[in-house]
Amino acid sequence: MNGELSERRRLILKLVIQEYIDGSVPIASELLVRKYGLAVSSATIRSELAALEELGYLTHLHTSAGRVPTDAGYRFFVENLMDRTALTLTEQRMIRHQFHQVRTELDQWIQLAGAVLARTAQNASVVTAPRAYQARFKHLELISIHETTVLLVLVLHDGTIRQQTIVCDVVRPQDELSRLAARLNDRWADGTVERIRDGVHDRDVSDALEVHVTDVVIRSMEWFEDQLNSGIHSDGLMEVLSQPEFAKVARIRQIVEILQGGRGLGPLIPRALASDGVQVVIGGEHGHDDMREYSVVLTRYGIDGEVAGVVGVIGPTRMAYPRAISAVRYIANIMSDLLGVFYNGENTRY
Amino acid sequence: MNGELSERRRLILKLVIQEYIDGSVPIASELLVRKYGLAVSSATIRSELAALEELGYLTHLHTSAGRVPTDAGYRFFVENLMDRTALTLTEQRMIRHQFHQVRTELDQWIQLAGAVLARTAQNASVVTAPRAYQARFKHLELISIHETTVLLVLVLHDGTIRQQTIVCDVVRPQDELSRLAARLNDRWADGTVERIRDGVHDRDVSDALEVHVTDVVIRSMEWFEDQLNSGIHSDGLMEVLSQPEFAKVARIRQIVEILQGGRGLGPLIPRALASDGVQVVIGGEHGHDDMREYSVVLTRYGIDGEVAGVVGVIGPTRMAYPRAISAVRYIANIMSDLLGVFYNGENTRY
DNA sequence: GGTTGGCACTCACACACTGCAAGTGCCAAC
DNA sequence: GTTGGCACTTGCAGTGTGTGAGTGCCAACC
Repeated sequence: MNGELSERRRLILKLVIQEYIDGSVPIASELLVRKYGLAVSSATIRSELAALEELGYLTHLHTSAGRVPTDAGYRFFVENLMDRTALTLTEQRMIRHQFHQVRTELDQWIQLAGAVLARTAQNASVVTAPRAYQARFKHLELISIHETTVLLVLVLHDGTIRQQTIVCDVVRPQDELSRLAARLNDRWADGTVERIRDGVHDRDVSDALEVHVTDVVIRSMEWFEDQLNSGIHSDGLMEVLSQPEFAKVARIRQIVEILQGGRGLGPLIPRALASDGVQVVIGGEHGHDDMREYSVVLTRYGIDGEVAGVVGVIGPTRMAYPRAISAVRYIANIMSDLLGVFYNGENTRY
Repeated sequence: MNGELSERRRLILKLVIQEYIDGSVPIASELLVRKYGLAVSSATIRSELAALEELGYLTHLHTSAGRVPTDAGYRFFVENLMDRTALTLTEQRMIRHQFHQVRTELDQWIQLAGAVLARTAQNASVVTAPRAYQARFKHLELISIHETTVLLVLVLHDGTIRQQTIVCDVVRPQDELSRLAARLNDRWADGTVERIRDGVHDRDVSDALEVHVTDVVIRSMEWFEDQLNSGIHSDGLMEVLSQPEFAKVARIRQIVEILQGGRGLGPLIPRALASDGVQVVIGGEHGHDDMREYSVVLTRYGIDGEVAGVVGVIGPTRMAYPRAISAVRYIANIMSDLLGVFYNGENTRY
């Protein structure tokens, strides 16, 4: 995959792709010679370009148009050619600063990660909330809202919070609710759904509210486990629309649909959760027709064996891969660190 | 505002606007005569149209184009001409059914309201979460997550939940945390920010964690009151893009920016919160240049004096006002009912 | 064999031109 | 006040054309 190409061809391919990525205009032989002061004439470049086209790395739309990378070309670029850059220190500092300012709230991390990623990579971003691999009960609280209305707040082991309202048949004073909550917290501490479910059969519960609470908790936890792949937050529609690919209305509709519906994006999440490192899926590699003109750069973040989520960038195949990859990697590290604080209480103190 | 126009002119204006709303094509005199079998000739209609144009209710883009309503025309239509329809019973039943299925979770109501509204009115929708007029403390919980890491869950009177992580300098066992939480819950029950803030000065608190928790709670509640107008959820981008107005890319950008940034939308929320009934703001009436080509139909929902939010529809000025208004009104009623259950424990039981 | 200049060839794109269809505005007649 | 007739305006779709960018090929050269 590597020795196949002569040094010169590798260089030319790299230049073509880099130029195309930042100009979005098909690249001509003439331009390469002029702009990079190559020591050969444009005719030579033309024959090299023709060879690269023969190998499947480039195409052109019509005879008199410059070259454009194919999916295979981008793939080769990502794998073998591109410079592995990082974000500048200034950028890193600015990003860290922003995260520092919202340090305490999980939802805001997610939102911020999406916003920063979109701005940094100039494309749309995708973020899923960190999820434990398995729902584990942490805490529940029953709060009397108004006479027979009770608010159930369920905290899971990974910090997920779910709220539900329950309407009782009789008025329950707050201290009765608190006692029930304390009993259940004690009984279910760190329990999985299975354990809680099994516990129901082992004892004979007569209190209607307790039965109902148990039911709601079990259903919430089951629902949680079902939803592991969903809940994709996306941001940066405006940023991705600034890419020249979206000069046509049909194209805009397409990306909006992908981002909102999550169609075509869904299958990538479990894959990213299951792999290490940054995943890059380019155009046709999706095997999904709607995604043929889009690339996705995704990676997992979180704490091994405990909790994980996914952050990524989506945009046209003509994407600034080096930058997208470093941005995604950097944000994923930040998110992992933040979760580390949450889980293990490292670093920061008040 | 009403007696100014002859019966015939009112009819013609109404027909023009209705036709234009559902066809989005400028309306010709000929068409009106043919389609509605009017008893006069097209020349007569033409002179009436010219008169309506003179009065400022219609325009045309060039000599040989049909008539198009002006903002004033739409305004007159909404105020005096349109049929006050309601959603069909079938639609109402379907919508109620959907809400019934997610009855227990607040976030889902909001999301569903947005989705339903967008689909029903074929435009973008705007929903804000229900907020109490003033933040009132309801309950807080301190949960030991891991050694020195503590999760603070704050429940406000209107059901809003905020979570924050706190890192202590020393390890705090759960039962110590629970005792502290119980003490604070007792002390702050139903308190406003002012009361909590004043309480701080009245006593001498030495425990570092207690100081920190107090600080976080106060800041959260202040932040909450600051944020009353923000937190605008929007949905239905896809629906609004299906309107023919968005055949041009520039126009799409505009609506995306309005929906995401909330620019131009912000000022409307407090206005809607402060008024009764459905508010309709048409095009230039916004007094905001970016909004000159958009109309917004908004209304408050909630419980008087307790808690309120806003639901609405936004789309091009050529909007199906009767339908948008009835959809908004219907959804607002449903949301109010749901909140009623939450606050007063009416209706439903398990 | 690789490299080069020269040149014919191919398209996309911008531009102007044209004819057509849709509608209006006006007017004289009723 | 209403009507038919007619001139006039304008958008729009279709067509033709010139231009510029860039390739592919080839014969000559090193």
